Amino acid sequence: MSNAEPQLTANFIRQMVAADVQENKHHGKVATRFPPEPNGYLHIGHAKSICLNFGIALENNGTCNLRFDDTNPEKESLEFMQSIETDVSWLGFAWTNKFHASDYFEQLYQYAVQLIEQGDAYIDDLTAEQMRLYRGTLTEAGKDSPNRHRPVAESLDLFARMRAGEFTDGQYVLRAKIDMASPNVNMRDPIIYRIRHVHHQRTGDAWCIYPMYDYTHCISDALEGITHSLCTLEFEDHRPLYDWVLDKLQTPTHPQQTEFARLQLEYTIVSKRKLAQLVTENHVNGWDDPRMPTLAGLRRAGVTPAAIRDFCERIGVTKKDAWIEMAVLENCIREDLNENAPRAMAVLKPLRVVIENYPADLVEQLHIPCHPQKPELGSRQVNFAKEIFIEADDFALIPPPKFKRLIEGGEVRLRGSYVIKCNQVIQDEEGNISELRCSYDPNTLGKNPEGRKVSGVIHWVAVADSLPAQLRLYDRLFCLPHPDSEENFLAALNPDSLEILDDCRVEASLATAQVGDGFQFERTGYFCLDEDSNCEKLVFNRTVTLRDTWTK
RNA sequence: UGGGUCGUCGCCAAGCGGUAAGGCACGGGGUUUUGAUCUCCGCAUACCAAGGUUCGAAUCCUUGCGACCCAGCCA
Repeated sequence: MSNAEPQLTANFIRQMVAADVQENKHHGKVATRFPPEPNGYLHIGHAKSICLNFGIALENNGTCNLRFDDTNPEKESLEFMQSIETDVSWLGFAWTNKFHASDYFEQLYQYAVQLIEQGDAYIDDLTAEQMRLYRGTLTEAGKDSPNRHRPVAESLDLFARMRAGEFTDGQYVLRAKIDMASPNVNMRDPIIYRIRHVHHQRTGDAWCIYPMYDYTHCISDALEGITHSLCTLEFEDHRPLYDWVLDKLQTPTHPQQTEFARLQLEYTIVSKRKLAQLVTENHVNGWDDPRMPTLAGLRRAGVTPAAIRDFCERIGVTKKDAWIEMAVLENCIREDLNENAPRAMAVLKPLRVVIENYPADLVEQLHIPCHPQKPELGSRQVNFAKEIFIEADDFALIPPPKFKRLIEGGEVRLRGSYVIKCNQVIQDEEGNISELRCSYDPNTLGKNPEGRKVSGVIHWVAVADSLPAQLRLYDRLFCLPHPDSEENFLAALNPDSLEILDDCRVEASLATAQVGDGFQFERTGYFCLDEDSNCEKLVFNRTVTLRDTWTK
């Protein structure tokens, strides 16, 4: 890829890290981590976090671990873990170490024992419902559980028996003993362990008690020597708990948690639960449907890792709730593809053109540059013959104002080829245009015609050697900018998010395209060869349209 | 009514007491065998509001207003 990585602009996290390095905090080391829960596919929102965490590490010669936050086996799976590794790698990042929160289950358990011994945690047997009542509300303090002062020895015994599997799910929990009157509800004796007789994707049946996120995350960070623990805004209220646990445990290191705003992209959603719903209810064709904001979906659509990285840099990192317009992402995609995608011609809705003054037995081998601004990319062979297809939309019987394509009696340039003139329009009984009879000017190959100006240029393919193809025209998945705030986000689904064109014709040079290869089909958009292609038919997904200032 | 945050151009975003970067979008001109690209020009006397401090405030203080998050044995 020839494009340089984006210009880095200042953001508060970069500045904080730079200041820490300057002050030799953590001995000048920078260690971050990307900690996804393997309960779904990664999406564009994760890309922001990935670019931030790996980026900060890279910029400071630091390290960045991939850590699966796998403390809730009921929702997690190996399939998701695999997809996450694939996607992070595809985005262009290499983790220093790969860890799992489950790697720390034994240490987490021992730390919990320590907490109990210190009198900082206790076993409670309140039901979930009772617990909720005791917790109070946002404006009223909670009240102490009757078990809050259970003797240490008793809690220790109960905790060991929880681990041993003596109890049923929900029968007991381990709670941190903090402050039931805290204005921060997260500090009202939060649960740190619960009983779940569930098979874990990695630890199997070794455990029937699983640690909660708040308790696990900070210790995992500390054990890995993370210096900067970056997470999203909704965890701001959890930071006091993060710090409380590490302070009580006197861990060797105490990472600094810093929160930033999660990505909100217009006309899409980044809620894993809702993305999963789109998949399971078949509103899309899987997690990698090109309309999905998942990395797998973007990849299949033909979006490049560089475009996503550029996007993540451009949107910035702040603590402000911000909505990013889809145009920003599209611009990043176009900018990268314009620079790097070879050009080709594809006719979406073919209209047969017979060039009457062109010899029937002649086939000219034209060579058209793969990129108009980059001759070094070479050229491809495109054959010209008596019968060609042009885009039905490029001809108009009754042209709209300023139409500069083909009209009856008018002239137009065939891209990379000759200027043709339309002499006759053949229509069927119903008035449909079935064919155009044209003539070409032999003196216009590679040069302008004499004595007149032809401003229109249209794409074409030869009938004989063009290839049949299916083009999938994707559009935004939702027709409302903030589908997530709708009472029913499914109602905001765009009914026209996919248009399948089955009778397209593409130039012969595309026969050797590989799955995933991206092209600019001149004048129609950027496309990517899909894995559904077979020897009978090529399948291309539209990544994004070309900018269009005419139809506006 | 508790706690935690945030408010700079239509959308992002720099700015960190010395007189409003940049990107996207938008409008206009030029080049062009893609109505693409490229290129040139325009686009906040103004920083949520009102007071105050200061020679000087988007930056400091005060008071309002608005928005977002938190009461899972989810993360």
